[in-house]
Amino acid sequence: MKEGPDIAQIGALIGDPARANMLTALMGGRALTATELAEVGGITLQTASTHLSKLEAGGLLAQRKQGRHRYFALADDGVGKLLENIMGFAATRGHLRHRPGPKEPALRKARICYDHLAGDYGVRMLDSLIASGAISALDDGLSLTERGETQLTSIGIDVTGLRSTRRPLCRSCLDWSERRAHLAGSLGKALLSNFFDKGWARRTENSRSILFTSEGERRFLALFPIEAGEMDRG
Amino acid sequence: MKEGPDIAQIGALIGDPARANMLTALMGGRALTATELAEVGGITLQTASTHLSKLEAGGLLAQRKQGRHRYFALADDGVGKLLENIMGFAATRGHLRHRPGPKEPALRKARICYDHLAGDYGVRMLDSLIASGAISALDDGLSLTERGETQLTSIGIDVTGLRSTRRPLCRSCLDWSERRAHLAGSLGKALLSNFFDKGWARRTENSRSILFTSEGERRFLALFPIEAGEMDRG
DNA sequence: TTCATACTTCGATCGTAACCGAAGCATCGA
DNA sequence: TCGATGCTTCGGTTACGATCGAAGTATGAA
Repeated sequence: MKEGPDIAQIGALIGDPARANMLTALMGGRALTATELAEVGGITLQTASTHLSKLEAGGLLAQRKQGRHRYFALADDGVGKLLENIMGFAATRGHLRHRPGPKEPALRKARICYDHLAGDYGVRMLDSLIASGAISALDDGLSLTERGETQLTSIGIDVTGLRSTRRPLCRSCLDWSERRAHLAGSLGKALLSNFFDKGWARRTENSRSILFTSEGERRFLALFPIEAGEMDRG
Repeated sequence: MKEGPDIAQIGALIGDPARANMLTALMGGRALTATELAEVGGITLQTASTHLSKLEAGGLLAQRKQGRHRYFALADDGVGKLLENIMGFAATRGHLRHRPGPKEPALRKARICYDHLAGDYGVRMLDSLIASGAISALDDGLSLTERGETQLTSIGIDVTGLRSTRRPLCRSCLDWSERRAHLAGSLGKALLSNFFDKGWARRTENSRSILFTSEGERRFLALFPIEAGEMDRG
């Protein structure tokens, strides 16, 4: 009976609403202090502290002391990947947190998914990259083509540099709002950074949603066009 | 704050030890009755019944009435995939259920992972298929080559039939014991069925481990050889 | 030093959910 | 029709863990 890894432990860690809120907030990619996390969890600092030590002991979080602050972040992108996975699953089963506030549409349009672009725009970007032959989609997984390498290098992505890292270049990640894949992996991360660097978009303070400038949006849509007849997919 | 899918709900569902045990048992792929699941969960039938309704309401399980029995199974292979994912993660964080009984080595050697082969043998099989050029591994994902299609058809796999199903042919799945990928997807399932059909191996009653006959083991190892110098990977 | 801020630890309370005994319902075989 | 089996529902108990107030520790600023 007692076989294999214990899924109950991490299930329980993620299963508490306060902890889940904190983890979701940390999916934004930046490190947050205990006080900030207490806020997003809707609990006092003491309680948050207890939760955070549990999450750290469980290997989900890593902390970094900086002066009298303690910054918490997801332990590594394995954790991000896991949470994305669960989110994707939760979305397919209709487990939505029922407070669809005004930010919900913005979140569906474009948001950060740990370190890459997700939402309508994320899905569109991947679709377009596949349609243009920059990325080829196989049974399960994505691969950058030579043509794609040329194209992305021309817009300022250091593809050869990315290739030298351990992290996979292309990964697909199921988008919970669109229920279709968007691009993750080091390439996904680099593309989003590229948009930030160019001033096309910026993060929001208290949300995972990404705001495009009107100019940035125009350029983004021009760079990743959707072919006619492709609108009805999915 | 209240953004996106609720990971807490499924976290909580998986987070209870009794439920986690039942789900793990169902990873074996076959449907089990409420009574059997109560047994593996180490709880009474009443309690199990409550748990099972929660899991069903949460979309993790599906039940099928058959006479006065009620068979429970994972709702679909999305659930299996999710659980595998969490197991893989749990294994990397050292969350092992500490009762490494006598079955543990058998489990590491060969076990069923929802519907396909996992463990040392599962990893070996994929390695061998990649080495022989039957499957090509890309940044993230696997793809069956023409050569592979020929090879697998010759041992009795209906590849064209599998292609017609909705389910992806090749998927990689992180093996928690080996910490490397093995083959999932409809092809992974078909291969394991093939071994069963040929009498090379069989399932065990109360465990996810797979027992090879000595003849079956010999043939399996011959069919999926490991090239010299490849032993030290991983 | 002294005070303020950021956080942790302690101790106690409280709510929820896991749990089981008992009773109820459904299906099957005789 | 009757009893046996498989499972669910009900009711009450219990235990665990989330929660917070209060006190304690660490860092920085004055």
